[in-house]
Amino acid sequence: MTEESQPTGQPGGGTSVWLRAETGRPRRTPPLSRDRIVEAAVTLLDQHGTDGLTMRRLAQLLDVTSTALYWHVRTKDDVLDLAVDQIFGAVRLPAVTDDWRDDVRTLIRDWRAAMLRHPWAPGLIGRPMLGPNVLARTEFLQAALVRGGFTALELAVTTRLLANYVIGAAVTEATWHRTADPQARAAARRHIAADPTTYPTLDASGHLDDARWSDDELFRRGLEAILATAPR
Amino acid sequence: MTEESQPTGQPGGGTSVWLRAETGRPRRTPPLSRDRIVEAAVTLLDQHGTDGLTMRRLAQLLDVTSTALYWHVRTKDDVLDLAVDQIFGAVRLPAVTDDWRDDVRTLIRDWRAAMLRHPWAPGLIGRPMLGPNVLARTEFLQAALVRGGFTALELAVTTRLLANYVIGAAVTEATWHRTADPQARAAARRHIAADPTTYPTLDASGHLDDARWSDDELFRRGLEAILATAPR
DNA sequence: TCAGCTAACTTAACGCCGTTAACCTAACTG
DNA sequence: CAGTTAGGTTAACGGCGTTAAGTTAGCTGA
Repeated sequence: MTEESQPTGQPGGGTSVWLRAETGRPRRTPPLSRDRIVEAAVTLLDQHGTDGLTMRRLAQLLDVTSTALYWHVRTKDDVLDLAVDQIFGAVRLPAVTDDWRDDVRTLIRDWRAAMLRHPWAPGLIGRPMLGPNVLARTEFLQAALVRGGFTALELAVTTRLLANYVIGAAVTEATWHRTADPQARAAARRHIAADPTTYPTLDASGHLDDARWSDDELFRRGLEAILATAPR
Repeated sequence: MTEESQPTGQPGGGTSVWLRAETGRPRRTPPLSRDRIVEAAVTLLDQHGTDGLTMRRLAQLLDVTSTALYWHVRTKDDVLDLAVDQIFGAVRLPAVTDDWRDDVRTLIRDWRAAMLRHPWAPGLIGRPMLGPNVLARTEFLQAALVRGGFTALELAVTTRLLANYVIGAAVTEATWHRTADPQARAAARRHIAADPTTYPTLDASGHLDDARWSDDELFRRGLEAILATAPR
């Protein structure tokens, strides 16, 4: 009941802090909220990957029992859905320029970057992806394409083409990077090199050599190829 | 001993089947093997999805205790890796024609079809993808592109472009179909329609309308757009 | 001022999970 | 026919997501 009675938080109040002392247990850190849960979940996912996120660990990080989380969130899947949408919300939409292609480039580049910054995210895209932040990005993308003069059908095709490309890239690249295990990589390389009869092209093209071209470079060029198919 | 004393084949071979009768407990169904485990795993995954596959359920389906599985397989992740590679092995590589574009079309179309036939598969592509069956498909793809006259860099770019496109498409389409919950879809549609200020283009383009164009049609046209970027 | 209400937690418990360790036994081997 | 071992079994551990019931802090209205 000394002056530092409330360690981190500040309960509201009419009376002076010094007088209120401690009634019951001190008002904990900022009270639990959906946002704080999601924030902590992202932290945990960044640090320990998908398997590292459990309701108990999440609760522990928030200094709360695991069951308390269920007041703010219905299931663990909710937490995952919110976490995925969150990382898209963290990246601001680019400004609209007078070059629709540049707008698309920026959006797609940032989109990929956001997923690679949180390598657990691509693996979770097996979920609805209907959060407001994801929808906002799709709106931006389609608006840019409309400015580019796409017809309705071209619009639908290209939206999917771009979205699927960036999602696929994020999935495969994140997977590859997360496979820290160099043994598995080396084994696959050896598997190819040891059998040049069944894998002649892979062997010759150095398909699994990381060093030849960077992921960034390859992705960028693929994106340019898609943009080059535009109407005119 | 006798000619059928294979390692993985059926048990003992010296005496005639009819004479061996049943010593001890009856020789159960074909003895457990890695292949039978993978086969059962795919069955379970097809029926109940990713969450429906547990080591205990898998064992039960094979009429065995769950711990017996660990004799043939190191972890559950092994089972998942094998299951993913399996569904690619189940689809035969197309024959090589004299039109490399047709070869690519067939391969990519079958690839996508295989994943959509097993909607749990796209969500598991967050794993190495270095199995022999997957590698064989990549070999086929690159060989076709080489026949198309791609340079080394173009080869690398286009391989990734195609692979990422088909993976992304499978992920998003499988997700969408698995989201049987029409409430979530309707909610998203309403979310868009209710706020035409923030989603003007999505609203106008009917982005979430299933009925406008089929997934098959949109995918096919996207693939053609990619193929149209080929060297000459 | 204080009874009562309710939002926001805690404690306790359930059933299922992946995995390890120890044991058993049928079938093959020398 | 004794010994070895491949291919299982039984038992158990700790951790998981989730539910149900109990508790308390702080507000509301008389």
